Amino acid sequence: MGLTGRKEKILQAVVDDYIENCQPVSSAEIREKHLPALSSATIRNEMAALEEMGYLSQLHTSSGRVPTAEAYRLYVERLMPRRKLTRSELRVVKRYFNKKVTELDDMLKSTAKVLSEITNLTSVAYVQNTEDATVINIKIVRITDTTALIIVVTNMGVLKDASVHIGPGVTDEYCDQASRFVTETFGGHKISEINKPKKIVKQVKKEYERVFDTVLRIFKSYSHDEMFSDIVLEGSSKILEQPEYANLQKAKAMLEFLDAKDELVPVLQNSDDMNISVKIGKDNEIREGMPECAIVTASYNINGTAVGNAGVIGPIRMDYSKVVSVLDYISRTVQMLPAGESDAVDTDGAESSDKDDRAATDKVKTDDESDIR
Amino acid sequence: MGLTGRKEKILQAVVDDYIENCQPVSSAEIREKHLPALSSATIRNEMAALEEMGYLSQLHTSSGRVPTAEAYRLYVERLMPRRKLTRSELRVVKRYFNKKVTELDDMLKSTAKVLSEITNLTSVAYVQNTEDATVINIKIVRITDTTALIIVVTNMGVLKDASVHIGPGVTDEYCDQASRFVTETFGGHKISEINKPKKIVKQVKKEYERVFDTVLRIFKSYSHDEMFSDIVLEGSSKILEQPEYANLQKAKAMLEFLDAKDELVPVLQNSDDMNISVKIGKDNEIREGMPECAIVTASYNINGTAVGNAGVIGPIRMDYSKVVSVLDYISRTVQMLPAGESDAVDTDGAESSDKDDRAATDKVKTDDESDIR
DNA sequence: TTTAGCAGTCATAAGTAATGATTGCTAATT
DNA sequence: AATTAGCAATCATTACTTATGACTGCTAAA
Repeated sequence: MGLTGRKEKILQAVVDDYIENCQPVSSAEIREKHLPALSSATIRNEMAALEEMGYLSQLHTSSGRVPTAEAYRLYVERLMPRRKLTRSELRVVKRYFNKKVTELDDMLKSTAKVLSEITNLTSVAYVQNTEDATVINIKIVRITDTTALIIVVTNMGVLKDASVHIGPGVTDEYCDQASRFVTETFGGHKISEINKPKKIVKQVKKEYERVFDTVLRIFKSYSHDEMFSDIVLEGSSKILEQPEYANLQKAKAMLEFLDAKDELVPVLQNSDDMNISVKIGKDNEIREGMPECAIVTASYNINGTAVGNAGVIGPIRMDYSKVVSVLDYISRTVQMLPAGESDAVDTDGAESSDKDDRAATDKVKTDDESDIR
Repeated sequence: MGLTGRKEKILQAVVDDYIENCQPVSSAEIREKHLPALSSATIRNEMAALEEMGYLSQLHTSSGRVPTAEAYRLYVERLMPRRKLTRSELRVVKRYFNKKVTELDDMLKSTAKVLSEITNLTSVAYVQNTEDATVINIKIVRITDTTALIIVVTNMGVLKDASVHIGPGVTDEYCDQASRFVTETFGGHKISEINKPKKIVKQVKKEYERVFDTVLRIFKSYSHDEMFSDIVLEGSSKILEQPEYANLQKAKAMLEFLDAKDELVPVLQNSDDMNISVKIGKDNEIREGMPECAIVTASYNINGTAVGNAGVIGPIRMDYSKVVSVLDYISRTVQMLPAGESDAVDTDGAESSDKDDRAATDKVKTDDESDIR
């Protein structure tokens, strides 16, 4: 005995309304705004049934009803309207992706900023495990008389570089030789492999020792535990705009959670190859003390390989419809940017439209396991 | 008729007490905890005088008294105890500065983290206006068949690098030539100079156009307005631990202020060459909507040149004694780190000691203009 | 000068009552 | 059999009132 069409309509109305107003919604309200054909009593009965089924709940006997996490999952999966971006939203996206030099780093920042600005939620963007990258080449460039810069080139692009102090008399020749030496040693290997303690043959010629150590240290800095990750957070203050965090306790919990950037990564991880993932509920995934919230993330690719994730974090009651649309659009935009360059963005495929063209979405997948207690 | 010794003692007691408890302090309390020799009535009289002089204020007739911003300034300047770091604090500092690759970037992060962890306040660290840097050399390194990396070397170190997509068939020779060309064009000039619109001779050979544009874009990204600055914030959630921001309104104002990282920079700017600066009050410096707070910053140098600032932001009632000590110690520690390297930290000159050895401080300077209005 | 003592002030907490939104249930209606 | 009107019951929220108690300022004595 699943959801009849009418129950579905009512549930959808409740969720829509609650997302908008963050107020328990009453039968009368539904009738007025969404289903004037029915009487409030009928709606009341249906709502009681929906409550029985676990989709709605009420705080006390005489309050309106509020959607449960389960209801939101259903909503995201089947009920929510699929929107296209409005003209002004598109404008914001263009503004951000047009002007900056699109180094990976800046792209992260831009992505996070746009997301936060448009959705009015806290957003995150980060580059995912670079430990899987394979070393192609290591360049060493003389900078001053005593220092050189080390550049690690991998199949995933240029990783962070670091400068070494080598001592007086650094010549271009020395750099070239050192370069060749370390490239020979590490070239073709995955970073994770190199980081395995016993792997490396410690037959280093004395004169390259310094360089060698630094290179190792660079690799180390990409290992999981060290992951002082390149994670960008934007709009953490936005969290306080959400009524569900009006309570100082909750606000604090949430902000602390966001502050611990490193520990945030696993939660954002976009489990499978789904483009967009929606996680709803308390104790999302692994994290223990995680405050009740919802996390919507999109993984994005550059040149075919998955490089990172971006997403938003907010209360369970968030405008999924908008968030998913924006995330989807931005992830497509980013993928179209030629790597390491900054030409104008010309993606389209979205036009001003506030119509509700509801449709079953096939792209979005909800995490069903995520709500277990 | 300045402050008599006794008035000073009482004021100091009030500030100390208020910093600790964040409760209006009463005459009786002062008597019990700090000056048992006097009666509460005497203290009451003195406090009335201090109020008259503008150092104390009370919320209503029958409440205890609270220090004014003026009192804090005096406190920082003359009254506060000069502490040394405790052993556990030293341990935290060492932990952070020992292990990381000390690229400027990581150093910023470490500094901010330590500061926040020890002081339990929100901390900030950033690299200051690189626009003043003079270009020494521009290196272009071939990365793949189609892209190259551009490295700008200045007297302040290596600035951000960016990759250019040049097109198929990038050779080392081409890079060398391009390198020489752009170095010739920009070498010896300040970045701010280069950024002046009309300055550049637009006689660029066709084949270097791409490189040339990218280099210009790099410089642009260091200009004041573009300043997507490399500013690191840590522990923004700490702000909510402070009772003065228990009010959601204020908390939000503060967090928004912190969120707008770019606009934060001018406020943090350490006006003159003072090592440590303390700014207290509302409408600190330029910023308009700035919430009431105090900002303590230290500028730090590497190889003799000022490279950045680090500091903490918190309520006016903060533990200045601790903050100043920590900031001073860390700034000294950082300066001892060889630039671009990561050897063990061995700074000392601080030992466990919780004694109050008060002394007039000569290093600290307060900003007297900051409280106008 | 210092101090004891007391009246006056005012924020905070606690307790009480009124309000009103909304439901569940029952009985009438379609 | 499904829908609806009507009404009593529930309970958060708000406003109002009163009590409590922490301080101070002031006066007069030490």
